[in-house]
Amino acid sequence: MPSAVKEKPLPARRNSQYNKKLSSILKAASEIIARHGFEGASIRQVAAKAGIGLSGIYYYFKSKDELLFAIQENTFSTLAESLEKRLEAVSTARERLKAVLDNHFHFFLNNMDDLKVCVHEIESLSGKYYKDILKIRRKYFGLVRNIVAENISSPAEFNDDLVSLYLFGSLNWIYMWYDPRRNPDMGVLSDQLLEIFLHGIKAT
Amino acid sequence: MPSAVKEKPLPARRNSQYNKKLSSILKAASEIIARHGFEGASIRQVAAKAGIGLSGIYYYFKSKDELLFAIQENTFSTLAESLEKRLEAVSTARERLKAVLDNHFHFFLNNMDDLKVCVHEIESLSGKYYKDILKIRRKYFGLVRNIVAENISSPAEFNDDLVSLYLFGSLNWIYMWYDPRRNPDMGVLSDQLLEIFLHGIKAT
DNA sequence: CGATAATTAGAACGAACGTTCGATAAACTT
DNA sequence: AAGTTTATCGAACGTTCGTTCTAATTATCG
Repeated sequence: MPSAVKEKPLPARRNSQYNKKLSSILKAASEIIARHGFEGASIRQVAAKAGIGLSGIYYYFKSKDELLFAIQENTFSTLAESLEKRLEAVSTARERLKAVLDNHFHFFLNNMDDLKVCVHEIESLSGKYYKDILKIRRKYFGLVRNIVAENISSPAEFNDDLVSLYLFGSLNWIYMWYDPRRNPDMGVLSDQLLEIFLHGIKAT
Repeated sequence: MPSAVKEKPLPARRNSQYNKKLSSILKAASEIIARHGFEGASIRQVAAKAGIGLSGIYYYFKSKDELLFAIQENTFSTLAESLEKRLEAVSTARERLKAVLDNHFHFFLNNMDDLKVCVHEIESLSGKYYKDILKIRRKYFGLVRNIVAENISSPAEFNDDLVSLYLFGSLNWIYMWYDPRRNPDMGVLSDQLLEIFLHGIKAT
């Protein structure tokens, strides 16, 4: 007879206080990790910024790794979801690629720390955490790659995989230099980069 | 009277053994830091890989920070020097931009760990180390930006600063995905990326 | 109110870190 | 061969880290 372990019913976590605190920890962790890197960030710093005790963190997350995983999963899911919503409103190949760029640029502007952590700390994950995030990334990448493919006029010359990787490079690098006070609006950047990838800087 | 401190004459470091060991430490450090990140890499790991005792590292470098600085300075100086040599052999704007891409791709292929450390661990430096590396990077960036500017046909539409940053994004991202066993030769990538930035994926 | 669960706080753990120090060996100079 | 520099080593220091444990507090609800 299987031991009749009493099933612990998931606590009613509609409790808004719980989710508020959880979100504030995620936000604090993003800031600290974005500034110091994952290995350089300490749970103590995160706890202090979130206004909680050190051990309090472990009530919400079972380890530092899980905390990083939660940031990346949360951020990447939101990014993908946001893109799919944008794609519903457009039809042409160019518009769809434009939606990819707009989505990425605007999401970045509103979630700089989160996106930096996602771009910069992929390899800080390991085991199941790494695999699960990789799966999400792959799905997002495939979505973008198909849209890139629609926009390639000579598939013999340009492979959609590689072109997508070049594009992701340009997109993922912006956290290294973009400063809203010195640089143009994200809309301008999005237009420019789209035009470059479609027609280059030599086109009329 | 100023105290007549005996000037320690720099030891004759033409000694090839010394430089051999120093290089092997730099190489080991690049590998470890590329794999674990700067904060995650330990001096003990570097020492083990270099075949030296833990404290032996401190005979060659005065701190972990200086070790990272040495890697970045060494790598970036070599990269810039290599580019200037390539530029002597070409004349047209297109050829000059091609030289930038060729240089970056081939240097990357032969120094993957070094370049990854340079791209990924800029912000792990601080103080004077950070400023000195920034100066080298700025010089290199300026060189590339001028070459990019030569290739822009409508300066009103495309700003050489931003285009260069997009380009650096594509270049600096390759360490995240390039696998010599699965991907085309660097020469192919260089040709492709040049064509994209000049004429786009929609050109004939 | 009283009981049960949800949440926080404080102290402590062992492990690993960067760095230092003094002793020691090897290499070079005279 | 003696003396001096160059290079290596092992042990140790103080600090910080991620994590755990137990006790205390707060909220929830019959």
